[in-house]
Amino acid sequence: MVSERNNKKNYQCPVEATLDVIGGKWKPLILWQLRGEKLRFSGLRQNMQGISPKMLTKQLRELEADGLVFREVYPEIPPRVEYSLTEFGKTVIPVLEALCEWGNGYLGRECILGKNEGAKTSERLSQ
Amino acid sequence: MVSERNNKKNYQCPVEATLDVIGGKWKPLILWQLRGEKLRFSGLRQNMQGISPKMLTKQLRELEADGLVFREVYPEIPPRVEYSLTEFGKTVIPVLEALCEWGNGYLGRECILGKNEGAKTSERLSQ
DNA sequence: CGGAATCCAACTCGATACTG
DNA sequence: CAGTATCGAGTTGGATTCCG
Repeated sequence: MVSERNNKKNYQCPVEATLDVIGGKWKPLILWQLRGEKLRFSGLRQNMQGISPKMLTKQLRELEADGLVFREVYPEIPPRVEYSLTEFGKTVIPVLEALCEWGNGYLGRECILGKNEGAKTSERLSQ
Repeated sequence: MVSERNNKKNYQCPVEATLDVIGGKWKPLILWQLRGEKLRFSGLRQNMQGISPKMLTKQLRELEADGLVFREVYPEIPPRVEYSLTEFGKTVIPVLEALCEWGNGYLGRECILGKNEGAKTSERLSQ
């Protein structure tokens, strides 16, 4: 029932669907990391301090089921699995950038977290 | 502790912050409804079938604490409260539109939900 | 009318240990 | 290496009832 995802439930609006697909705590990070390069399971994990293998697996499976991420298994010993964005998956990047940009504006309103002079776009996400 | 929101936690990236502010099951709907007009509590509720007053209150309070929504109380009998977007709140509209548009693309990939010929932008949300 | 209070079910998320 | 299995704490969301 993971591979079927939620059968694209009856969303009240498309925004809900989008948030269901790319939202949550980890998916934006995953998608962002895969933006420019294939990554292996452990490679993804390194840049997401605190995620358990179980969670990472779950998120990746969902992204795969939703057609955003391609999972390629190399039948070797030791096993190797590479994750990359599908063509469709790449279409979310601009959306993520929009979210990132607005988030920077929101955070900059009175909070800090390290000021981002110069980096007025989406540099923050890549850290 | 609701009025303080989460003190802008340590987000791993601005996208997380954005999703925390405008994400979830109800907030997009609320923001979208307030896009063009002030609305009262009951007015908002009518267009969100299934939401409990508790939830609507909670969401509105959070949006207010985050500076997106303005809450104006008219000291009358019976009481009247009007909700509207702040200037800052209006800046999320383009973001919502981006999310909406991508969501339509996602939903249209193989799912139905009523085809939206002609309405290739964000008409869906307004229903 | 516009909520607040209470209780509870469901789902999310994480820690830990183990495996082909 | 790339996961799976199990357990459980925490958060979210909903139903219901009551109040100024």
